[in-house]
Amino acid sequence: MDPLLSRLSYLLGRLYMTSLTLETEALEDLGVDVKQQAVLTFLAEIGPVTQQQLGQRIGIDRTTIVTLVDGLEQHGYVERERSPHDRRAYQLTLTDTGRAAQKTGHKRVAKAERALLDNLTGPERDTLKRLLAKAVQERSTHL
Amino acid sequence: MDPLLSRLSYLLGRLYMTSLTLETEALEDLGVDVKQQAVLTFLAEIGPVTQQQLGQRIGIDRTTIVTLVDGLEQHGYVERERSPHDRRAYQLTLTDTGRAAQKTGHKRVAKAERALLDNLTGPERDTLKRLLAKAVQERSTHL
DNA sequence: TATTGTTATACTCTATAACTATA
DNA sequence: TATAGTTATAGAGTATAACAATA
Repeated sequence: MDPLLSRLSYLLGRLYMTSLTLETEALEDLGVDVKQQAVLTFLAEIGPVTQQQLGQRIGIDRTTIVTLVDGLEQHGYVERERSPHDRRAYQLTLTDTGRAAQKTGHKRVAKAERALLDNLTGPERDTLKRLLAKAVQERSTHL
Repeated sequence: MDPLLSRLSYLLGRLYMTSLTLETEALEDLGVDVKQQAVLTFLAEIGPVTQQQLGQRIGIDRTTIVTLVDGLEQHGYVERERSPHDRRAYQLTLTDTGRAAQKTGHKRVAKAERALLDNLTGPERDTLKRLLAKAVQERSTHL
């Protein structure tokens, strides 16, 4: 019936926008937005990095990283320390509070993801996620 | 390895942004953007509507519809006619040129979609699209 | 009084340019 | 000279407010 629902980009867009809304709400009282939660997760799993390295890895401009990290620092989730190798660069490290916030946030995001796909069965959710990952991952190796 | 690739919203966002880029490029020489192509398709399949009805159906603000339709009108794809029922409203109708452009655009978009998912097999593409549609459609019936 | 289309304004998000301190 | 972080500015995209014509 609705011609839009047969359009891949429309479907992706709708679901993406809804996921942003749900995740933003889920993270609200932690004082972080979706990108900031991604940064916390990145630091928790990969370890300390400079702002520049961080931006390159998660695809955010270095000028945008600044205010993003400002917020995390104000909440005491992250500390800026001068890199021992290069005094121009900041080494970003997760505090204990930041690590706890990351874990809580991670659970909240997982819950929001389930809510987003609450009309799919468990196996369907896994399939969807697997296919999305495959489409994105192989594409990035092409570059 | 990359923690971002396990995040649903990240996968959706990456694929969505790429789809917008590919489709925008594919439609470029027709003089329409992705939203304008959606409007042409809507008019081709549903028939004449007012700007207000159009905006409500495809989720675009009525103030944004104006410039969008301006572009379509300048290309001669769409005509604004006063509604016989309500002289405040414009009835949007597709011209012959507009109908031709819609068909060409539709093929281009389909090609862009295949390119976006060129690393998935045919059945995988169908499955992905079906699951996305299910997730979006059932969600919208919940509202 | 409410609604359609329109315009102007404001607001958000992001990209660009320029500055500083280091290298 | 080039780079990390920062700041200020400009741009795209979108939402809000107000207006004229009509209901």
